[in-house]
Amino acid sequence: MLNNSPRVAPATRARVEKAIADLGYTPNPLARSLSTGRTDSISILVPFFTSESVVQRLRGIVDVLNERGREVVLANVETLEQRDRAVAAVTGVARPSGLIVISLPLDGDSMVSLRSSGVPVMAVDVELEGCPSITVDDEAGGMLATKYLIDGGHTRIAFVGDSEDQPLGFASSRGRRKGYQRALGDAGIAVDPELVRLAPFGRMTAHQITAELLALPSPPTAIFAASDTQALGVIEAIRNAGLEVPGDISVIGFDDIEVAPYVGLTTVRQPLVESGRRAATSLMTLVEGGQVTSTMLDLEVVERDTVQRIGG
Amino acid sequence: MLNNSPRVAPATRARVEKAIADLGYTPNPLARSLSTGRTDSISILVPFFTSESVVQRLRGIVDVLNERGREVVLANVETLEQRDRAVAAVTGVARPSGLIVISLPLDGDSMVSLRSSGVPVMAVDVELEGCPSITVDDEAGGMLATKYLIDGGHTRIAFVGDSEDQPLGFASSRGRRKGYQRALGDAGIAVDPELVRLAPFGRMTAHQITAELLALPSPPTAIFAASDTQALGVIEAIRNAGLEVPGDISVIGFDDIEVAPYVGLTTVRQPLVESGRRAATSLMTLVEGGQVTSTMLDLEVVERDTVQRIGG
DNA sequence: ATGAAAGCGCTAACAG
DNA sequence: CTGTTAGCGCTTTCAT
Repeated sequence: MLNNSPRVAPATRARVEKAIADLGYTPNPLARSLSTGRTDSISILVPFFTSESVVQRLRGIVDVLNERGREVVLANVETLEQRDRAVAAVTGVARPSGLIVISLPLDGDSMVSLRSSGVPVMAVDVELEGCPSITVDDEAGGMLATKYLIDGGHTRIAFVGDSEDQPLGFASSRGRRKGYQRALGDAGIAVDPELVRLAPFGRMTAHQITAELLALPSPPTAIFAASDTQALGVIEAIRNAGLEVPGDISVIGFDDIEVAPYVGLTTVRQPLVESGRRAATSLMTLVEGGQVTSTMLDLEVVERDTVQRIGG
Repeated sequence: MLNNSPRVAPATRARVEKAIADLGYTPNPLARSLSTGRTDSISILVPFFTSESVVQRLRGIVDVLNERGREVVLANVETLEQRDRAVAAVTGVARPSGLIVISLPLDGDSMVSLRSSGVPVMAVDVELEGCPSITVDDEAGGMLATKYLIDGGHTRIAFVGDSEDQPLGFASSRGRRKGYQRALGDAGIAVDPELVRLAPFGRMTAHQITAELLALPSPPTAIFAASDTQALGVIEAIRNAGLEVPGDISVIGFDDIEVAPYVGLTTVRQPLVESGRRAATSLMTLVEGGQVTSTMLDLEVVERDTVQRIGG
């Protein structure tokens, strides 16, 4: 009756509400939860330490969830074990009202658990079977970046991205690589497998594989990094080798994280904070029983100082 | 009895534990919480969007808390209302096992509520009456930075920091300003009040007050910013005015956030992630009934490219 | 349309 | 030292 049941006389409702106000009554969420098996909070699954972009998305999410008075439970997922524990927590006896998954591919078992738990799920920067998501078109983004390089007169273009076999890796790198290859193909440039280098996400790892690229008999004149964080590592490696950016080698990143302007990094911008805001907003309509569709956010190249146009 | 009461015969314990294992029994945290009025989770109060440094500390905290299997509830506090709601949530019927407050000064009322709730509290980057804290010596840090500038031959040194009258502002700026003034005094340099500029935390605001500084009849030759984020704004403003860093004006920051190396920012480094790790670890011993004392982390100047030594 | 009562699964107080 | 029982405060089902 306290829960807005429609089958209650207005008079009674008024009487009760007066009493509520008079007594300063506040419902006990714990008791409700014990009874219903569900919490008022929203859980977020994050591959937290991996990326600045994740933090930005998180900002957007926490922003709107706090606005709506929702408790935010943060679960950091860096290992398979952590993932399973997080999923167990979400599907267990203290289910949250909803779940947001950031940049984290989930396995079939996890998805089955989630689905049968009935907890509404929103995915951000990742596609989850049967869940609405907020993403960007990574392949289109990869093409955008690569074309930008090609238009600049580059033909020997390398790709530095994430390993594609890691269960917890960023899935977006794969799409960007595809876009890279497609743009190359469209331009009639042969894809040299030697120029595609993959490593677990991180600045350091990107640094390392870039060094390999530079040691090639015929090194690239431009590098497309699957993320700005990786682009940072790429630039370090180039400078470490005594080469200049963009004088000797051009670099384009992806994301447009906060540091990008300071480094003068040319990159493909995606609305990071906005993706979080959208995801949170959509999740709330899901929680309230509404319908939500997946949406793709826009991408654009931000021209700065790490790409040089060379004589075509 | 299921809670490790010491008053139980080993035989019985073994029997019960076998049953537990056999039945795949898992305790229901919700029921426990309803009964005890306390949750297993740890709450974190963050002035979230204000600063990169806060995110770093958060990384450290989430890292150890997840390791220990603790649920982390994140509360963003940007307004007085949010602060009060957050405190109410923590002291209310669903009390967490512990609370960590990052960089957020709390008023007397909040502290009284917290104390009477009995929830253990750890403070990070802020002093909270009666709570152990992980901090740095801001005044010493301010002296360190200012002395570094003085040693470089500067005498006309400005300070760009946070407004000190804002209830939710960063408290650390005040200490750093004091250190700045003390170092100046120690060096026999008169403190020119015109050179001390305060504004609400942020890059933009720092940018603005720096512009004022530059418009002075006799502008400073060096600026000490209370944080790296602000230092970034300071540098922007200087370059915007057609001046060079450090050619025309030197800049030193505070924190050593991730972007600092990319910008070549000379700064006073404090161990951000470590502060979070320590706070979380200490909180856990507090939660387990242990004793904890406040600790101060070390500070050091990281020399990079934004400070120029001038002819003394 | 409204009220009464039976859990939800645990803790804590109390009897044995 | 162990077994029993009465709540915790809500939701939900079943009478009225």
